[in-house]
Amino acid sequence: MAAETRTRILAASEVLFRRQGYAAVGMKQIVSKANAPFGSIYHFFPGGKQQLCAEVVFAAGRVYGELITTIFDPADDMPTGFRNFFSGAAMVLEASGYQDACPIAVIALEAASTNEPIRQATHQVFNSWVDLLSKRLVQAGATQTQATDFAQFALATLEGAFMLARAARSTQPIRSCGEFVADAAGRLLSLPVPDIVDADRIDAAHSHKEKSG
Amino acid sequence: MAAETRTRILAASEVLFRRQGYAAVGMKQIVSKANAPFGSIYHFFPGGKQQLCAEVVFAAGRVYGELITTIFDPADDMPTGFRNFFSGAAMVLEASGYQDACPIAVIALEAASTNEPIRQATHQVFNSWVDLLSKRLVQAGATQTQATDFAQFALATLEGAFMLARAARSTQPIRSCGEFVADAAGRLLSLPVPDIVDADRIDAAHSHKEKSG
DNA sequence: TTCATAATAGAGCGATCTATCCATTCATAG
DNA sequence: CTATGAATGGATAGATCGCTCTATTATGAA
Repeated sequence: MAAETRTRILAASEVLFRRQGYAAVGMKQIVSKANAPFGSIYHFFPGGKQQLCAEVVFAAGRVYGELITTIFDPADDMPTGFRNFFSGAAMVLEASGYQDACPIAVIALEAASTNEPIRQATHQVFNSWVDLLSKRLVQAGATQTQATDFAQFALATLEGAFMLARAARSTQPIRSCGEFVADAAGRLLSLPVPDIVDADRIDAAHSHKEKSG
Repeated sequence: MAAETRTRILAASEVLFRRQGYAAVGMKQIVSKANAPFGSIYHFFPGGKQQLCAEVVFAAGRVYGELITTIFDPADDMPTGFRNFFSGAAMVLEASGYQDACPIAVIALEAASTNEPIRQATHQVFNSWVDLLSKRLVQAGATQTQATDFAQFALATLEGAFMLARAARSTQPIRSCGEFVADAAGRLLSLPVPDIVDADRIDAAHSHKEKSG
């Protein structure tokens, strides 16, 4: 009966933070949803709301990291993996009444400028997801740089699609964006970019830096 | 001295909601930042915090709609416009200490499941931005469907890039994602997709609907 | 059994929240 | 000038916030 309470508190917090964000969730609301005594929340999380939120972020990071494996492992290729990931996310979102999208997105935006420890936690989790995806892209033939950039792009597009989908109460943005990402993945992996284009990119980046610095 | 107070309250709210979200901002904090008397906030916004936030959302929608015009009008082509939009956003974000990204993103995520009027407001504003972009894409040669889908994809990627950039305190995700969007825009507009590929897409979409419906 | 510790249960603190209310001041129209 | 309504300046209500504190109960080792 002991550690289960801690788990219930964590699970309830995960749901509430995901749906409402950080500031809008109260400690009493958490213990109420968790069917836990109020005293237990500070017994198990002496760091208070901030510690609780940080643990939720890291836990969600692990769970969704495993989800990447679950979805991409059986996929025939990376584009199919991306397509399935986006359409799976769309199904979950719709089934939850447009509540359950990314578990840390609201937290990340809220905390970015106001809560440094939580900002760092979300940053670490985003990075871990990018790493997991980019390893698979490297295995599928991309260079390390290509893979990291593309994984980040795919994650960003998914997060933005979640935002538009929840605002619209429609899964259409997620499915549509999934197509764009899947197509781009197909091009990245099947058509290595000619050297001349890469050189142009590098020149452009350099001239940017010369201007700003 | 009259209507200026209302404007100051609106401007201060815009900054605070953008950086901290909805729930974390207090009415006292707003009047303090606006150098306005507390009584005035309910005089000008009898609907309270919710009305204030909704007006902020719509006002930001107009301002950023004009920004789209400002950035894309002088650009030689749509890919350049997207590139400039993303890199301009990166500069603003960095200059503000990674505080000022999308003015309604945090609000949209927070309100999506808890505040229906504000959810609808963010939905309308997102749609208005997609419309503005898609009109330009149609003018550049895309079909209406292509244009709407691509504009939505570009906006989603920007919003997600903002999220990753604020969490990382780096503009790299925005610049990198801007390249992906610009490249995709170039492909959309310069290489009309062969009919056979379009047919494949339509078939795939139909089979999707047959499965889910 | 005995004893220490883990966990539960909740009262209550000071602060803050949104919002209401009212007295006062100001600008302006007649 | 007076009269009127807009705007200001705050006190305050009533609820809730995160969190602390103490008391009690359950658990497991010696």
